[in-house]
Amino acid sequence: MISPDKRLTRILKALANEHRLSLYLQIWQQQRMAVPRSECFVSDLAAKMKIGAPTISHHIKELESAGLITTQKVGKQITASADPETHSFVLTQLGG
Amino acid sequence: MISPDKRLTRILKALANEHRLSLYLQIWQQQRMAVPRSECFVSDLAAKMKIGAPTISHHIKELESAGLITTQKVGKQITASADPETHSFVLTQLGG
DNA sequence: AATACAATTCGACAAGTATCGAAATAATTT
DNA sequence: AAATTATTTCGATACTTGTCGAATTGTATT
Repeated sequence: MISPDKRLTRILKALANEHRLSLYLQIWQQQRMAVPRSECFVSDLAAKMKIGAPTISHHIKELESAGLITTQKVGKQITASADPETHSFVLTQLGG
Repeated sequence: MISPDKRLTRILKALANEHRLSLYLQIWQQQRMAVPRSECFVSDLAAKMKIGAPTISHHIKELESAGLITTQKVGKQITASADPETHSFVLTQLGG
């Protein structure tokens, strides 16, 4: 059992980068307003950014291992979902 | 005018460190539940942490320049207050 | 099976960061 | 004025991190 503060630090570290934050917010927001169950393809998000594929891969893995997102393989691409529990954990800890 | 995403990244970077997060949360929470106007002395917070004074000074400055806190000099010590606008900016941007 | 496409792994490297000790500055107390 | 206490500044150092190019793996299409 990791302490809440340790967990929160881990999550904030994952979000504290322009590109990872952008990836995460797009995943989260799309999921928020999504009509029924629209999958979020990482390659689509990546296409709009100016960083290479290896870097995207690295960033996605960091978001994942911080518990912010989960990924699923769909054909040759991967889709991502934001974990709502982690999201609300952050808001709660920050003193909402 | 800085973009909201840039601003949020800046703030999250400031929070993405165990010690800075601890400092900030103590300042924020103490201010939240404070009865009238209890000042928050940085030296008191620092006393409970196992890092040196120069490092504390550096961290406080980062929280300040990210807009998370403001500081006031009171005698030889400094007190800190959390900026509520910045706090609610974070919650809003993260999709509260 | 051969090609194409998406993603990953593997070094490598530059840039950034957390921390410290020593010295300096600021403000209070004796 | 001397001593004390809180904070800051300055370098230095070890560590972390974002990024890349090249090569690899996985999956689908032809």
